[in-house]
Amino acid sequence: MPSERVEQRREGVREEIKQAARRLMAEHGTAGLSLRAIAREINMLPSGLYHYYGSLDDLITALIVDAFNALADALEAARETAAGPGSAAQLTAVLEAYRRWAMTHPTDFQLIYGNPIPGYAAPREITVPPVIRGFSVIVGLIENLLQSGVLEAAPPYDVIPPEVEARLQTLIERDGYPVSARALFLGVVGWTQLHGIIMLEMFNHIQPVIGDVETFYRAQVINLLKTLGLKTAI
Amino acid sequence: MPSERVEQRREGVREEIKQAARRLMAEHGTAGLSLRAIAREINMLPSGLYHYYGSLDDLITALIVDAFNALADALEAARETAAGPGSAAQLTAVLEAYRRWAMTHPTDFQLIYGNPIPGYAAPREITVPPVIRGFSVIVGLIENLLQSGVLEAAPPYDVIPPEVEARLQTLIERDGYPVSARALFLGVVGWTQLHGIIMLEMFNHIQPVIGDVETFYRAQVINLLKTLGLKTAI
DNA sequence: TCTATAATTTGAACACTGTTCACAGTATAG
DNA sequence: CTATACTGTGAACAGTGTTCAAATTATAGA
Repeated sequence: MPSERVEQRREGVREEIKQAARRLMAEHGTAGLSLRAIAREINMLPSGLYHYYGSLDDLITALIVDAFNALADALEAARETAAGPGSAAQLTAVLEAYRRWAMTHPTDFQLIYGNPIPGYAAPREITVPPVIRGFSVIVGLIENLLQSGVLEAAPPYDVIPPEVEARLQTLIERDGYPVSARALFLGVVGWTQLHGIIMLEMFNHIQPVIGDVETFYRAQVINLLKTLGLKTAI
Repeated sequence: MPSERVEQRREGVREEIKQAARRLMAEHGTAGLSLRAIAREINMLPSGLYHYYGSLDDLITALIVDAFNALADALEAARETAAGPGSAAQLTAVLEAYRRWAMTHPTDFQLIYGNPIPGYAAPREITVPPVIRGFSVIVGLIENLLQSGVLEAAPPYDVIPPEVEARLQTLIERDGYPVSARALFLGVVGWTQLHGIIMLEMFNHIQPVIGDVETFYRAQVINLLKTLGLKTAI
């Protein structure tokens, strides 16, 4: 029977552990994520950490959940500060925030969208919800644009492969998402396209070819919205 | 002064080491890449391996170069076996081979396009050439389609950001690539778009949403070529 | 306030990891 | 046949995640 007070302190130490972990990751990359190094950082013995996290994997999972939520926060913030609610500018702001967050938090991004720790596989039932949170920001804006008519799915993105549409429909009904299959589809299309650029930039595969990745990315965001069927200019 | 005969045997052992490494990776993921495990596998002491590879990183680099070349082989093979040289079907075949190779060689793919080993960073001067080899297959086909008029860059992909075009032009001249900046640009656009899908599929981020990733990917390949400005139907 | 109980920290141990180095054995070349 | 270069050995070092009993500390109830 853990009392209120005890539980609060436990949570405090857990936070301290995570902060030390993030500090080490920022310095030495995802390679710096060592249980013993964390213990050293906060003046504890390695074994002591096991009272707060069952294993290093559990700690990583906690960091991943935090990272997904931080990304979602960044996307939501971009949506709020962007000019004109319901405008396409809001969507471009969010899509650009996606890359900006990735580039300013490379280790966190690798943690969630790469496979940075050998032997570790994230438990989906824990990590999926915060993923949805971030993705919902994009899909929500697309849904708005579709409903206001600013966006009208244009060929070839106006047709959804039947197998895919069925799955999306199931997902929407099962989890009660307030969006259309169309918005979800366009969201996935956009997400995958831009994610590829970020992933290649992150590991330095595209910069040597394209040079200025930022301009390329911005251009691709606009090209994406145009091909998806945006009616207004950006 | 290493003689012919000696060098040949060295190369044989090096191959044996790499094969053991690939076997372990296939079984235990990139996590299985342990110098000591490899040594065990081929009945050697860990220290013995240092006569063939200066360090684990050197071995990883060798595996990466092999993987990039294997990927390039797969793309070239897809190009050769596809019906109708110079046709768009050839390009779709190659683009689909890209994903197929990734999915049938997940550890190799993670090795080259992720950052699977903590603390390891690939030396670009060694890894870039085989990257170019694979990429050239795609860009070469695009160049063909552009010249034969089957592909005519359509809005919005008919304009190249000036900063990007300048860089591409420099690259073409410096390395003597027999392609246009336009082909290179469209190649990068397509590459990044599809790479995003593969990357998200690899780490199981997209399958839960979209269900049948294969159909989604095939649809996106076709959508890509259409938006890039393909004149003929697929 | 004192005590019984729960929470926390300790320290040692185990089985791993990559890497270095002097040494012994083996094959090669002159 | 011998001197030399090559190859593998074995021990050691510093690091890793993890487990467990013991010791310490803090909490809660009387």
